[in-house]
Amino acid sequence: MSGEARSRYYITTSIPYVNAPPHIGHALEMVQTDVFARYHRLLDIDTRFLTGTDENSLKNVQAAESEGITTRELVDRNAQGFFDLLDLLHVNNDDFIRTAVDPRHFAGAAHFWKKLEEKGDLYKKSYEGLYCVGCEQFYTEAELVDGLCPDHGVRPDLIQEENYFFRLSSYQDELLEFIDSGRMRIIPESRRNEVRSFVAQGLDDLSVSRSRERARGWGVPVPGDPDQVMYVWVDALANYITALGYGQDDELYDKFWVNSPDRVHCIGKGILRFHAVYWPAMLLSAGEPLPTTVFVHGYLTIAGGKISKSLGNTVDPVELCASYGADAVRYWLLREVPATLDADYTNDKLERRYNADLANDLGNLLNRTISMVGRYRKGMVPAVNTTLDESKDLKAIAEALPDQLHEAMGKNYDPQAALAAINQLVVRANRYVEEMAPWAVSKEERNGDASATAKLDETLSHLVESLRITCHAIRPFLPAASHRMSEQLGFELIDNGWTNALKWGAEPRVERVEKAKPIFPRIETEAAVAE
RNA sequence: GGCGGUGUAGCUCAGAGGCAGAGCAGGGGACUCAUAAGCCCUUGGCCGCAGGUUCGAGUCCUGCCACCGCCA
Repeated sequence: MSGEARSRYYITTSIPYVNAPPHIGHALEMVQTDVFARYHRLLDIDTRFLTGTDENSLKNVQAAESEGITTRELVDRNAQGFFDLLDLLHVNNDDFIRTAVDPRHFAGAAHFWKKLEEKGDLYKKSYEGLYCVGCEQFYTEAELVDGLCPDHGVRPDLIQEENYFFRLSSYQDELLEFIDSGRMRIIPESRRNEVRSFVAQGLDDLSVSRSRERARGWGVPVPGDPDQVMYVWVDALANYITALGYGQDDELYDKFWVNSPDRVHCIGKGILRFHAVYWPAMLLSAGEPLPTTVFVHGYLTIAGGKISKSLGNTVDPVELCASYGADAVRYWLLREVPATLDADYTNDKLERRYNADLANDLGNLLNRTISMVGRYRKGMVPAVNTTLDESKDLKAIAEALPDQLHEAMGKNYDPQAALAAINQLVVRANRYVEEMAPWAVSKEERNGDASATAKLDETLSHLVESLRITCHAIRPFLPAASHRMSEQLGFELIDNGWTNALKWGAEPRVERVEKAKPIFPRIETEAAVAE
């Protein structure tokens, strides 16, 4: 370890409402964030990955009432579902915050509020508006469809009460500067443009509290005003810093927020404005640094339809993991879903993608290679140079991979491109097997052809080396499969030196392989989960 | 209503003045190391519609249609 401080990387998921169990869209965000976090950890960057649950919503109060249980009971039960899903998906988060339960969150949110107040950005005003509890936001008449909430199709409540307002309107110019300069990067560009035009046409002040009465006492109390609780979005957004001990533990907060070169929020397109306008404006008011990157993913549909509990077409990610395993689910989410666009899920698509890329291409390549090394060389992997044209071609593809990986992941936040690049190497290696036809060369060798020995050695060593690199390359995406691969290739994955391990010929080389056993068994039957 | 995006093979998409492409799915073949996988060959096209510019238009221009996003 060098004496110099390692670079840092802080990434968060959005924190979902817990009024219902998690669906596959939550799984997408968890897995995407996990992959970015794992990638940066493997680069030896000091990484912190936060996720959690948003529990202070009025929705939860209402859901609990309709179930006849306390709000606390409801959020406890449902938060557990999100917590458990992380493990099932092999998501390696460092922290999990619950906004209705964690004392650090209440303390931090109160501190944040006081900062806005000290800045003079909060004022009280009587307000009347149409409020959709499902959305937790006010609508104007014009925004409604036939008088109903466009998202939920329910009639919004007419609310009149005194609320605190935040002077969002003061921050238009500063926000534009952050967006235009790229100091706050919004991915993809189309979302950045949306935010920009929204900010550019002028901002209204924002209602940031609710009457305690209407909130049934649920939520984070407004400091110094027992009749009001914070608007759920204010405390929810603050989770990204309260989890770091904002206002209480300066060391962690300074390390991963103030002094981290990357502060990344991974969110869905529906909550872009909260993350790229309201949250940064409040941070400006509080005098704290803004996120450096807001990564916006799309939505998943199920068999062509919107995910909807009432339609009964939710795909339970817990069931998916049980049916297919975390690797298959992760692979589909990362390889087939364009990171920032919508995509449609069906079991058939997952099965096809899994069979084609993982079982047939990668799994079979590993299996046939290890089998041949066992059969022709008793498991010992020869160490030889690259002399044949086919080998040179294979090696060139493998040597191009690290740059493609870094371009896709570090720069473009594009796991799909990264996995496509890895698959290119696998496909080339399978073709290499056919070109070299080791079974035929082995026959020549047995017939006493001396040149055949060198050719077979080179073939097997180049296949194993390609697989060793592939094994490392898939680590952020498919950690469990990477581990299984490394076992069969006879080496141990370690936490450091990943960048070097991706290079052709990196030490330690694979000297002896273990027994071949399929790491991605083909899916032969269609599990009827989404049909 | 305003701004923006998309429309190309059954499916997912690339191509942005010069012979219409890739992957998957479908069909055929040779092979045997392998998970009946892999490899090779191959069927499949009103490039949304109509007009225009050009020697030449998925590509540029105009209009229209459809879908999507953001805003009102």
